[in-house]
Amino acid sequence: MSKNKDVPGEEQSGPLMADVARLAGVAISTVSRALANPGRVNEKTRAKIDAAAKQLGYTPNAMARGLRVGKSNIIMIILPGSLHYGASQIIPQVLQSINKSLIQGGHNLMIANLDRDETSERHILDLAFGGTVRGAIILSSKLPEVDGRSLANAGLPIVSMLLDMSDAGLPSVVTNDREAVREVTAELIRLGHRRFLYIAGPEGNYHDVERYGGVIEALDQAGLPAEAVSRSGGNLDYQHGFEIGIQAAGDFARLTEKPTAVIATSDDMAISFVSCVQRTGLSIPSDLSVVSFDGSPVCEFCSPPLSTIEQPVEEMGQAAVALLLDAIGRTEKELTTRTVIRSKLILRESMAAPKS
Amino acid sequence: MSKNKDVPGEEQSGPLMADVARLAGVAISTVSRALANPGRVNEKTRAKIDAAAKQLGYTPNAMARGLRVGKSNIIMIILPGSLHYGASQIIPQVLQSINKSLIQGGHNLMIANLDRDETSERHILDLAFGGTVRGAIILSSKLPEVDGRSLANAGLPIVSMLLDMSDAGLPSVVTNDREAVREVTAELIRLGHRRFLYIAGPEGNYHDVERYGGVIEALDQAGLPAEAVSRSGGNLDYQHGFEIGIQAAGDFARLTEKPTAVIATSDDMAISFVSCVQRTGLSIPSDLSVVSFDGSPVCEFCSPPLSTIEQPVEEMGQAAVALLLDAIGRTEKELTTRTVIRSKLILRESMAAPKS
DNA sequence: CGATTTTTGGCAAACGTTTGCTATAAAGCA
DNA sequence: TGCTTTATAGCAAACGTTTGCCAAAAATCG
Repeated sequence: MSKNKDVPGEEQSGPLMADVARLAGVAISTVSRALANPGRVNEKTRAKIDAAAKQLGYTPNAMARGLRVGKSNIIMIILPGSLHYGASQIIPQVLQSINKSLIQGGHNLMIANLDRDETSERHILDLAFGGTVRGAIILSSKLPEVDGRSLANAGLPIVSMLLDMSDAGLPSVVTNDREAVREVTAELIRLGHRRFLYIAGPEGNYHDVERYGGVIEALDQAGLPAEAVSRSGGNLDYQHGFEIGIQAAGDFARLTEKPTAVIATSDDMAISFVSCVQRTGLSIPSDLSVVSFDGSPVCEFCSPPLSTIEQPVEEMGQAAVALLLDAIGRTEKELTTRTVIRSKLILRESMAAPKS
Repeated sequence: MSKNKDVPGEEQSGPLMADVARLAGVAISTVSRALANPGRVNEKTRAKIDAAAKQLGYTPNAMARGLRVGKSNIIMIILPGSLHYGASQIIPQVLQSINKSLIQGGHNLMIANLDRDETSERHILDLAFGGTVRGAIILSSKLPEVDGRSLANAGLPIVSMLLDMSDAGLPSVVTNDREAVREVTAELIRLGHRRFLYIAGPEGNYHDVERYGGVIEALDQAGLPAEAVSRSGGNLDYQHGFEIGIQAAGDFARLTEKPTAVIATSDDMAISFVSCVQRTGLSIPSDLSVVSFDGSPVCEFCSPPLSTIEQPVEEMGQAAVALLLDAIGRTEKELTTRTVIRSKLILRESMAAPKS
């Protein structure tokens, strides 16, 4: 009850609501209402209580409150594997943006990294079913699920980000991958390019499907055949962008009919690809145009500066949080929406008309 | 008590320990002991209880447990400002490493980003004093403190990482900044360099003091005067590495006696510096050697590939978690330690002997 | 076979809040 | 003034665990 227990070795437990109540000369329940409810308590009493709380340095115990009201204010973010990529800041930016938005609404962000192992999944499910978290933002296409329990049945609001999972019933915030790639491909065609190399992420992945689809659509619209584009990559995850780019450089070297433009699905791929290809004596953009996806700041300082499609990560994070908080607020079944935020092409020297 | 409340609109609350007990035909307390304590309950009963729990998909409520035992299993990480830098993956790597280590010990990671504003600080203090978190890892030199409450008095174990705060009584995990820079400077001197440009982070910052100190020590040991090195930067945070590098390129252009080697205190700085300086016609490393700090993967793909001092982030994270968990385990006052993990110089083409 | 020790299971009291309900005080009205 | 209505404060029961303590049962021993 009192600030310091009698037992000297005890854990420091801090002042309790009871202490505040005693100091202010009111009942505990009044303190509770004064600190939370708006108009439920007389202004004078409230002032007295506020003063007492401040004097004692009182901080309400989050777990006790959480237990009582049956909710926490913690949101977890489920990430696909690694947090760190080659040079991309996508994930950190997402975290930053989400955390910022969450804190404004009085929520907290917990990281629940989704490695491929069962331990991790079980961990995430414990968080969900154990009432630790109130909602989830997921950046992976795979919902954790292990022996009977699935995140889908945890009764938690979930929103997907970066990947469109509205088919699976999750409200999703994505960028216009397909359209953006279509447009940049069209631009390359307009510049005179007729043969392309597409550097893929993991095959079948949402981003890959969309972005490659964008390329094909652009070719189609220009009356070019689908064979105008060669594919490289497809077996590694986006986290291994540098390796993918290196492999792609190898693939490029082996092609008999050389493409004059390269569309990489991540900046990391483009960076290592360019590095390798320049070493073989090729010059960019005169021999080869390059454009990639993500909008990593470092692209500006590459030689030559790389054109890139910037993902609106900040806005996507905000939107995801807004959606989630909204779903938490309402009691009805959340309606599955799909929010698209347009990405932005940043044109730099790596794109030019082909030589001949 | 039962899986679904009678009231239809109620929150889904999941099976309770009481449900498991009923199904297994034992008392609640026995279930609790069966699931947690090792040898306190008969093997046969335990099996029965485990089966019942599995059948119901029971997950213990973390807040109830936390309230009862007076501890949470959440660790917060306090970051200095932005999560995303230019191309550096230091912070993401730290997060990843810490999260991984924590999960192994059954803990969770919560992000508590330390912006410079009071809201953020109050938030962090609420987390600490409200019993939400059990410990903290801090990557900032500034302990949150606002109207009376200070993180230092929260009774929480705290360990500092990257920055040495053992003076302030915090166990710290750092790398050998000073020594590493001293050695690389010595190497540059050995190569024949006699005039240097040092690109600084925020002045007075631990890293800056240490790294600059390393340069001076090396000069001293070689019998060179401290004037052999010019300083650039000092007013911006490490997050703005690219800008610092650009400014440094401007400073460099204005120097009458040109240095032949540049020591940048982050890869970001080196990258933008190199980019700018190359545009003025200078060639690296023949005109100018460059080395920087961090070990960003992207350095390998710069032209020329950049030498960099790799921070052992993974190990530092592990060490920090080990220290923290240790402090949580013991009841005695934590002893302030300083753990140094050696960084590793990665030599690449950006360093060579000066021309003349 | 009775007495003593050890194992095992159950009761009930915490943990620190919130909140439904009730009691009191204040205010409005005739 | 006496009655009804409204604002305000307090009591006590939750929330779902863990755990000290005691009782019953089982095992050990003389």
